[in-house]
Amino acid sequence: MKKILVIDGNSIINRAYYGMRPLTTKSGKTTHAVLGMINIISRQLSAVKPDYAAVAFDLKAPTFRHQMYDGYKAGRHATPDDLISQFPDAKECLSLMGLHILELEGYEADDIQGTVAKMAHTQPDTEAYILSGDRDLLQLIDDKVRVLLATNTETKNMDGAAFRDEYGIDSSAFVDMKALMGDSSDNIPGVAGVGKKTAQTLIENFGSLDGIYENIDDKRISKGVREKLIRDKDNAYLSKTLAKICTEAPINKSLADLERRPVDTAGLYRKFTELELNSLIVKFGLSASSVSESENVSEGESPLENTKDLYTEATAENIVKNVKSPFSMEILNGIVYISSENKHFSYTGEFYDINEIFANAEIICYDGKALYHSLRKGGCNPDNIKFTDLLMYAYVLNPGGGSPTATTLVSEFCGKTPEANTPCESFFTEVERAMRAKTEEIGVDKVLFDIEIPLVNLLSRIEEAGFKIDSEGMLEYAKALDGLAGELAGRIYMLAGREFNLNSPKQLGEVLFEDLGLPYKKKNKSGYSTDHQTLEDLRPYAPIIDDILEYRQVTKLRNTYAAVLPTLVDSEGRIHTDFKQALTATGRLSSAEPNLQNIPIRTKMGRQMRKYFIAKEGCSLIDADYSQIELRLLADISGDYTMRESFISGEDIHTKTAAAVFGIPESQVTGEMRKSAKAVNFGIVYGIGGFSLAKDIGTSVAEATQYIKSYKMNYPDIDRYLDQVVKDAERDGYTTTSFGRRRYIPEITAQNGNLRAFGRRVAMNAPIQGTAADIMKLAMLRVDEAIRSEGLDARIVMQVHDELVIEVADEQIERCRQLVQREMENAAELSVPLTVDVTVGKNWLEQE
DNA sequence: GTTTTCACG
DNA sequence: ACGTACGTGAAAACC
Repeated sequence: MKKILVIDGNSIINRAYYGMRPLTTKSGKTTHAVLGMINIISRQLSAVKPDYAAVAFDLKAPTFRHQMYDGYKAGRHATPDDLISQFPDAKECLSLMGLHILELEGYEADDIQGTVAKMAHTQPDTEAYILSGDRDLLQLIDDKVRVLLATNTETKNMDGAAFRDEYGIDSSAFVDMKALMGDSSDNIPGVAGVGKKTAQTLIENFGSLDGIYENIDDKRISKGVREKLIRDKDNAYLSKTLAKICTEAPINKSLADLERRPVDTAGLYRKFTELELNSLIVKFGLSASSVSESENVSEGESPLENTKDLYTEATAENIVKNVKSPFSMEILNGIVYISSENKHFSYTGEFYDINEIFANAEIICYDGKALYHSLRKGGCNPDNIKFTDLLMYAYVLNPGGGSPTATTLVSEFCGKTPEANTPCESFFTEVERAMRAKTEEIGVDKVLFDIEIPLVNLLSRIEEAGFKIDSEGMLEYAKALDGLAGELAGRIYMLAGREFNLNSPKQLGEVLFEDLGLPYKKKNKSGYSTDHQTLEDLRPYAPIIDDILEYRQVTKLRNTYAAVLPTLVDSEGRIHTDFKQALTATGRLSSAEPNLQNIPIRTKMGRQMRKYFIAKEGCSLIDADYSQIELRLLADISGDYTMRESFISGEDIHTKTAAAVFGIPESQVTGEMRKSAKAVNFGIVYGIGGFSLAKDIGTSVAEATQYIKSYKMNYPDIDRYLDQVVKDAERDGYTTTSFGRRRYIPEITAQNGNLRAFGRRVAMNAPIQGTAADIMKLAMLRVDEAIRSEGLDARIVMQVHDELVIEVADEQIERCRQLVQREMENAAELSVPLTVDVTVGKNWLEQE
């Protein structure tokens, strides 16, 4: 099968421009639209692997069909200058990537795409993919043409079936539907008074515009709608012409002309270098050597010397004699690379043999936690080393930016591009200088030097300590769960009348909604939704539902926890997580392989799992968690008088909120009301809307909206604060925590309304969640420091966002308990009490 | 590799 | 008219 990929250049570049944080070259030229566009397109190129590829652009000249505007084009905004200026660069890059650029006087990009896509029909065994963010293109879908619809977060592969699923009509009727509904943003009038619902029903019944007017007297058309249809008949047909994309534009190209060309690596390297898009150089695997000799690099950077030739293979003796602190260090494929001043060594021996150089050394590295692990494993004590971790620099500079590799940092911060898979620590000193200047410039140096960098060593020790589990107990529990799952499955198959794969949502959906004929509400792209909420709603209809819900819970517990964790223990029966310190956009840690931050607690059955998380012989577990830290921070940061008073007086905050929101005395607050108030308190930090709150607490949207309104009336400063934080984020493009940690929110200026709304919710949440994360990290450092200076036999074994678990020798429980509470409560000074609940037990479940 | 579901704060 | 709460990780099915 041959494949054609035809790309909506205008739509994609606009999406990239508005969806990303602005980026400029040193000389001030904006480049992020080019970057974003290439990222989107290259992803699809590797997914589709087209044989033919073209990118269509609009020419500026106005056309007869003045619509198809994706929200960003004429009628609303003029294209900004710094986007216009990126078009030539974008086209040049795309061309160098082997794609054909198509533009045509008097025709829009859509028409060109339609024309190229339909070429699939002139050729046997050929299909076309259209890449666009514009839903109007969906009308081109047929059996040989599909649309890759770029939305906020993903690219949806829409073929005929997917279209029918989403719209309930055939793609061929899309234009007819639009002709009825109209589209104000595209200046398509439609039929006045007919919206989506009516249009859809009409199309479902009659198939097309013609079908409707041929059956205008049909009794399925209500009187009112009939009048509207007759009155606006001309408009309807005009709208159809306006909405229809032309598929016969005179582009004067055959399919063979659009064959994908090889990538011009030398040209692309030059162009990316010019645009300072170093991440793309890395992504495309380009390097100076891709520029051929004859072409020579005239100005700018010299091509990088082959770093392999830089290094002297050194003995331990040699290293000890020549390496002086500070030095840079990197481990690649088991080889240690060290650069100090202008000397570069590679070393394949044991760490233990070069122990001396680590005493009180100053080391610049990338991913210090991994290095701590290697050094300890290799017999060195790295606790007195002063580590500087470039990964942490990168994280505080842009926590949402993923983890750039060491090579990426080198190219970003010293403009040199080492070849992939070669050591680059010889540049670390220079990189560190540049990055430190940047952290100071934007004020994230405190978070970096007071929190993240010291935390690297602590996390490495927590990971190495591990959490002891009772493997036998857990495996027994797994067995019991297994038996229960078998029983439940048997009952379910009996009730269903047949056996099927219970773990397949697809098959389960078929059984429930087709075999058993239960009423369904939600659908997802591959069938019926069978998620928890859906099943919960179905409980009254059939006893099978209870069994399915229980089966789900039981198998989840077994397959994710009980049967898995015991396979991960070391010789001491302990399991070791990997804390990702540079992953979350807010500043929290995350835990992986295994994730010990999501051990069940909310249900009775799940909670039992915690019984098998234990303290070692002669020790106990102290569990200390911050009480409502996020809500307290909201009270503190917003300065809201009422909420602060609630916390200061130490009363139950949810009951207080319920009384305030419902306008009744606290004594009259019912359990149900408190529950709703709690949901509002939680939701408000996330920028909740009435719709979601209603879903959460099971009321009407109107009622939920009223609660939110009343909440904001009662806590006016919270309302004002949330408003302000959004405004600040719109102005600055980022939010900050109380400790200066930033989160960039490019979405907040997006043209796309949903994306922008998402940005606003993120802006409301990030400072609160992020400040809580900062405080917890400081608390961990304080607790660890206090344990060590008091010489206690105790260690932190887990952190779960607002909770710390400490393993302590039985005879030191009381001292340690007080220490932990003191250090956590004093980790930050707020205008409300910061309280910590501490419990002790032999396992994670039975705590008192 | 992506989708769906579900575990946690 | 559209979509609908923030931040995560893992297992299993399915493509």
